[in-house]
Amino acid sequence: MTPIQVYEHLYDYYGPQGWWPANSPFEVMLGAILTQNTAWINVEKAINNLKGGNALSPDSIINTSHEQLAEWIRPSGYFNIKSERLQNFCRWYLDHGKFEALNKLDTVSLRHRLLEINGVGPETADDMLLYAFERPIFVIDAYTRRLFSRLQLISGEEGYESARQYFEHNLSKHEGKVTLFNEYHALIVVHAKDHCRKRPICNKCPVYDECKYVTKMNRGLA
DNA sequence: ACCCAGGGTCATA
DNA sequence: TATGACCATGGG
Repeated sequence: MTPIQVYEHLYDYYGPQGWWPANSPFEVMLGAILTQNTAWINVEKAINNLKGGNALSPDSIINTSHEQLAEWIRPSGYFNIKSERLQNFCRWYLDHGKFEALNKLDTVSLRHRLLEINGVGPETADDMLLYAFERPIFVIDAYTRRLFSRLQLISGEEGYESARQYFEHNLSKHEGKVTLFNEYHALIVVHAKDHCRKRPICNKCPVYDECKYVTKMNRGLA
């Protein structure tokens, strides 16, 4: 099974996902920070609170008090840390000329800039690069590692950069990488949510071996 | 009642 | 480099 075959199975089963759910690149970036180790449903509540407070802009987020901001984003968890991270990020965003100026940077430079922000690690930076700046960067998360190590395509123990290079190298010849990487990461997340609790068994499973493994794990048989 | 969610930072060895 | 502690709400 090759990475592109896994993708085709997932795509055939779930269809296009059309990520990222947001109305602007800036909103994508806020969401990327808010969703760190957090269910997306709770991020939606936080973003709705920001909209209700007319605080969905870098200026308003910086001008809002830490306490007020923390209260708005409370449903997304880690609200004190994330309040700090959002203001930190917004300061960086304005200092670098917002989306228009940032988007003129090449992908490697932009990635380094993003990683300099306190509160933005490799996965969050890659979410931003792929879904806000539409650069051909493959996002690695815990679901990706789990799925592909169970399919025995990667070890699951390698570092973030090594895992990312594996996918970008193996999909390097594909046309339209931005669209492919966009849908691929979304499909991996959707598949994980679909099978971990809701439907651990299904005979139409796009990667049936993985389904069986999850089922055994949940029952303590593996 | 327990487990985990679309992670990252910091202190320590 | 590599663990461990910490952050915290909400749904299954």
